[in-house]
Amino acid sequence: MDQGAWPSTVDVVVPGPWWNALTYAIGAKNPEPGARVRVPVGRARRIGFVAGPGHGEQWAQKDGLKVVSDVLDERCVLGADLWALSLWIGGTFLCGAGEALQMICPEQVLSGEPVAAPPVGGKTGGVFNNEFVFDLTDDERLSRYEEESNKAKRALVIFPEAKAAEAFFSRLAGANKDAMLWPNSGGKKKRWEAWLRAASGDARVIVGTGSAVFAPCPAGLDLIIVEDEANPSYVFVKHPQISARSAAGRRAMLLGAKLVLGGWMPSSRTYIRMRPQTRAKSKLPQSAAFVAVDMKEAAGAVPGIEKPPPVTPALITRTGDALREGRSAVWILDRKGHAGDVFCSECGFSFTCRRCGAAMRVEGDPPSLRCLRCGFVMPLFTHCPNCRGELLRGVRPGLEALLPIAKRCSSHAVLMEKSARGHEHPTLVLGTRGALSICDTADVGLVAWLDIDFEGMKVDHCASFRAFSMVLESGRRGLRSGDGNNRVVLVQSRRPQAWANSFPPDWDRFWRAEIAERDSLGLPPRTLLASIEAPPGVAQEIAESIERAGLGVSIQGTREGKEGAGAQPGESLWVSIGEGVKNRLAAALAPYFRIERSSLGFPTVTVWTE
DNA sequence: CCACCAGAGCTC
DNA sequence: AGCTCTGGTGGC
Repeated sequence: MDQGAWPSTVDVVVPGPWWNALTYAIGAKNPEPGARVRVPVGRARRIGFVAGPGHGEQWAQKDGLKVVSDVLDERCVLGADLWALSLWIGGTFLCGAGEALQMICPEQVLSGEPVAAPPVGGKTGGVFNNEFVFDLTDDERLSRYEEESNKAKRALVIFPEAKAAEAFFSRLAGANKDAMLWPNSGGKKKRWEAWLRAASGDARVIVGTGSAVFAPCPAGLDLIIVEDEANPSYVFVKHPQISARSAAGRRAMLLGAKLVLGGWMPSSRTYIRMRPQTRAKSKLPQSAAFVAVDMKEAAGAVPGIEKPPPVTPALITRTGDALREGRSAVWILDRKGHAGDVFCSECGFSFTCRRCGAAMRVEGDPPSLRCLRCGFVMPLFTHCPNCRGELLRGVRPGLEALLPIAKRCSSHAVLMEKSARGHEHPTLVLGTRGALSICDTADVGLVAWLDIDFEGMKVDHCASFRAFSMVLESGRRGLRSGDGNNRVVLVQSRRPQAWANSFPPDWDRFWRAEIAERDSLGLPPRTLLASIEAPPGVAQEIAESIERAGLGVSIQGTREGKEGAGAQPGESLWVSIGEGVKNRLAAALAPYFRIERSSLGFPTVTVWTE
C-alpha cells in the first residue's frame, strides 16, 4: 500500500459507551488501525484507537476538525487479530467497539502507557477448522489437549475455572518452559506483567480461564482449545456479557487456527452445529445410577415453617447406604437461608434472578424480590406467572433449616461453607450447587438434589439446561470410567415421572427436545434474544424505532436499582431476532448510541446467543 | 483575596 | 465516562 495516500483525517474509537468513531485531522504520521492516539474529546484529552481513514466529512465542513494531539503507536497495540476481534464483539453483542476494547485491554493500554514492542501478529496461514471432543473421559480429554498443545506452534487453552487451568498448566509446565499461566486474579500489576510477557511473544502455550482469550499473541495462534465449552461461567458477569467461548471461536476463525471445543456435554450453540453422527458418537457411558423420587413423600416438619422439609424416606435410606460404605454424600438445595423466599402453592414455581440466575428473596415494604447475589430487584407478583396459582411466602425451609435433620443421618453433617476441605470421616455435606466440587476431592457415593424443580422452573430460557447439566454432572464429576466407582444420583421432584423417563440422562435427547421447544418460542440458539435497558421515555422511543425496522419488541417495566441509592426506574425491551437481521436491530439502535446523546445517558444492551 | 470543593456542562 | 469550567464557601 502507498503510505503517502493516507488521508489527512482519521476515525478514532474512543473507549466509552457510544458506538460511533470520532473523526480528527492528523499530521504527517500515518498510524495503522488499532494504534493508539491521544485526542481532544470535549474539554478532555483521551486515548483512542485509530479505526481507519476519516468519514466525518460533515464535521469537517461545520467547524473544522480537531487535531490528533499525540500518536502513541505506529502499529496496532493489540495485534491485528485482537483488534479485529474487538470490532466483531462490538457489533455482534451490540455493545460497541469502545466497550469491547475496555474489556479486552489492560488498563495500562487504555491509559496510554507505552508498549515497547507492540504485537504485530495475526496470521498463521493455517486453515480454520473445528473439532468437537465430547466422547472422552476427563482424563483422556486432558491428555488429548496436552498432546495437541505440544504439536501446535502456538496454542491457547482455556478452562471455565481457575483451578482447572492451574492443574493443566502444571501438567504442561513440567516439560515446557514456554508455557504460561494467564492470571485471572492478583491485581493490575500482575495482569500487566502477564500481558507484556504475552505481547513479547515469549509464551508458546497460554493457559487460563475465559479472560485468556484476550491474551495478545504476536506470532498468531494455530490452536485454540476451549474445555467444558458449555459451562455458563464463560459468559462474563459484567456488561458486556459476551461469551469467552464465542470470542475464542471468532479468534480462531480470524487467525485460521484450529478450534477444539470439548467437554462432557455441548452447549446449545455447539449442539446445533454438530452433525448428527458426531452427536451419536459422542456419548459416554454413564457410571452412575439415577433415581427420581416423589417430593410428596417428604414428611416431618421444621418448627416455624409450614411446609415439610424436602427430605424423603428414600433420601434417608440412600444417604445411610453411602455413609455405611465409607463414602460421602452431598445434599444440594440451591437456596440459602431459612425463609424469605416465595413459591407457588400449586406448581412449586419460585423466582430466581433474571440477570444472574441466583435465588431471590423477599425484602422491603412494599415487598419486592431482591437477588441475593447481584442485587437485582423486581416487583413481587401476587399470583404464579407459571400456573396462576397462589403464591406463598417464606414458608419453605432453606439449607440451614435442614442441618438438624442431616445431623440425625450423620453426626458429621456439615454445611458446605465450613467444610471446604479435608474431612477425615465420610461426611454428609449440605450445600448449594457449588458443593458438587466435593466430588473432586472426596469419594462421593450419593449426590441428592433436594428440590430439583426449583432449578428448572426459572424465568430465563437457560433454566432447563442448567438443571439438566447439573444432574448429568452429578453423575460424572470426579468419577473415572471403569473403576467401578458407582454413584447414586437422587432427584427429588414434584414430577418424578418426567425425570424418570429422561434417565439415564442423555444430552442428545435433552437438546433435541429443548431446542425444538426454544425454536417454537423464538429463543436461542437459533434465534437471538436481546434485552435493552433504558430510562422509561427513551425505552418508548427505542421500541418504536425497532418496530419501524420491522422487528417485534416487548416492553417490560422493572424497578431496577443498583446497590446504592439513586436507583432510577427503568424499562427493559426484549427482542427476538434471527441472526440474519441483527444488523437491522443494530441500525435501529445506533441513533441512541451517538456521542451527542451522552447527556441523556445510554441504554444497555445484552445479547443472548445460546 | 485566594484556596478549595461540589456540581454543571460538554464531547468529531 | 472523564475532564474542565463555574461559582459558592470559608479561612486569614
